[in-house]
Amino acid sequence: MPTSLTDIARRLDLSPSTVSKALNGYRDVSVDTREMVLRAALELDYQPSSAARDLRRGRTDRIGLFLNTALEYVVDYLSGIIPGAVRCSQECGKRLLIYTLTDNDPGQLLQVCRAGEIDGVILFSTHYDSHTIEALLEDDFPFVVMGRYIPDERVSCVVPDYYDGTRQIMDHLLGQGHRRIAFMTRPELTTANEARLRGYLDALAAAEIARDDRLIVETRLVPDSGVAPTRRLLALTPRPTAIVAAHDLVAVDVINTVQAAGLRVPQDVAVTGFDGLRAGFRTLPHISTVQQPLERIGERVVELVNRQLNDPTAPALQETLPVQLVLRGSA
Amino acid sequence: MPTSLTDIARRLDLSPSTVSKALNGYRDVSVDTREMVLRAALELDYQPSSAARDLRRGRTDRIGLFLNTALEYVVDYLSGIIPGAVRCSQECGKRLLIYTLTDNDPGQLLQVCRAGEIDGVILFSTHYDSHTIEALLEDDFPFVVMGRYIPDERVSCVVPDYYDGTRQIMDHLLGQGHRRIAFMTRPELTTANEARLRGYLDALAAAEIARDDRLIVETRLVPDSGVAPTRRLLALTPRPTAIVAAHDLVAVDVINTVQAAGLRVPQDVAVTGFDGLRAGFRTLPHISTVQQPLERIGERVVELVNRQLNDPTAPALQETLPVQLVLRGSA
DNA sequence: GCAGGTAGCGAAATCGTTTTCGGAAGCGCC
DNA sequence: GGCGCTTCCGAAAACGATTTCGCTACCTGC
Repeated sequence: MPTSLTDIARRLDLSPSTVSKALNGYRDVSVDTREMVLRAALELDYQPSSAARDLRRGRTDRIGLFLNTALEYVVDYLSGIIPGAVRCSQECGKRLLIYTLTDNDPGQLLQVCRAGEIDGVILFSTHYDSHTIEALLEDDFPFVVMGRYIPDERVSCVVPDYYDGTRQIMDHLLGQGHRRIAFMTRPELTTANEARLRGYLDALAAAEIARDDRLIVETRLVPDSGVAPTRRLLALTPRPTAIVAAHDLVAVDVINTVQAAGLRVPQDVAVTGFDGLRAGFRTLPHISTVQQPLERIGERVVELVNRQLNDPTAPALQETLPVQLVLRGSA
Repeated sequence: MPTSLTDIARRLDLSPSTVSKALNGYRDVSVDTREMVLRAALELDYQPSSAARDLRRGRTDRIGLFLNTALEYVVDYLSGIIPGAVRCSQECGKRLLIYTLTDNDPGQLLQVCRAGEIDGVILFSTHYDSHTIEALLEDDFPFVVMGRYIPDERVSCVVPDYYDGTRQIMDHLLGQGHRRIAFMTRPELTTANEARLRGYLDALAAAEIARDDRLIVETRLVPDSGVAPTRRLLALTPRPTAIVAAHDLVAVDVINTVQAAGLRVPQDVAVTGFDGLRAGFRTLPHISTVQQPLERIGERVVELVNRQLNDPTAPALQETLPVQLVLRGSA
């Protein structure tokens, strides 16, 4: 129903080839013809059919990113990533698309890739299952993993420096004289969580403070998940003077719980987060946290996909991006 | 590069037509042939080229939703909408896609629609500019507006009942004996904000309480936007005993500010939000708010798009969905 | 045996582009 | 005038699916 290239051709008594070339900036079209075509295209609100164009060119100039239904966490993170990713894909002449998965079924990701709806894909969050990665590798389909290190030299990934971030937090707290520092970890056995725990333990060791397992607690990323663990920590004697949360969202719970117990943040208990999400501004005081370079991650991840698109033989890159402690009041 | 339908045809010594028919459940294919084809398709990881299929069929079975870069607010709202929208689109045999706009340029929305990348589109947030709507109407392109009422009988929209929600809040507060109730509005002149303000004023009038303009303040949706207005409200004498925030995110600021001033929520100052976003769980006490039926909105919006797809002559529908006050502690 | 019906398959057109290739016209130059 | 070179344009072949239509067998019933 919308106007097609042949419509324009008929109207101007030209061949479709010429019209196409005029629109695509080929040099073997006279200036007059080109102008005629462009004017007609504008008048008719012509927009090339993406299906036809994609089919013929064998590519779509689209990059996909799949949203799983664990939106709780993902969405805050994404909103930090997106501006960088969008800007970068625009510069590369691509468009960034976000797909929604029904039932969290990673098979759909493969379907979309194999159907040629997108040229490349960004994997993150729960889409790391090794079967998907293996299949993408086998198909030679360009992809980059975001936020998690994959121990396979064939896969590109972009991760923040979890270890160093935790060391920065610990050095700050230790520098402030804290000696009883609680650490909240997460139950998943990921390289990220492992790196954070290692940062915590190494820092303690460097400061010659004995590890106290009562100060190491688990929290999950669901609402209020930080409340109960915090209460338990506050009940300890001696009470910890600082709590290193696994995540900003958890830190919000921690701060609220500490304050509800009649204690002051940071005077009585210092609290730190991780990631640097917007949630960190939703408490008073705001959360001192390790800021991930979210925009930069978004940029790099798209750049790496684009790199694979331009040169399929390029070796995979595994990048660790520096993070930075930002002190906003809670520690 | 991926296996195509003709690959399967050659391998089985069949014609492409037969293979296509076998895969699409046509009845003029023998059971044996069908099984052969299905097996081969599975073995070869066959996935039909979406470009070719879309081109031929003239539709994509995709519905688009555009993300503007005002992510701050949008993202929390979206994460509530998405589950319902995804479920419903799946039931309709469609897929929901989220597009990212560069530069917030609504022209891109029209481009995508005209290019036939999607069959229908959901408009929300800042994509309401009348030019876009006018163009979509002219193209007969299916679309539904979400979250804002558009005074045009040709456009379908789904909105929560802002007026009634505010009345519910006010009735609750008045019932608790509050007489000095502050109201936070937003600067944009939308039907939503107007409906809320009307709800506030009508409730006051019904309770025979005189309007006091010092109690009506403006807040915008940026971090900390609620802090300064709250301080001003708390400095009034007599102090308001309740604050009706324009939005959950603002209510978070309000609660934090009230508590930082050494006052208790809700005993000294009751606070209410609006929308029922996850942010409402990030304070202690949690926020009493007007819960929008987010999942339901997502569902209905997709259903209405689908309705237009199935019957292009169907009249537009303008739906107001009921909202519900949920008391979580802050009021 | 023959008409009519059905089951199973393939040929070919089609969707709207892009891109290669060749051809016609015009020009300059010897 | 002939040769080569540009400039501009069109014909036609793709891309990979869907869908219509017709054809061949075979079967059924008389």
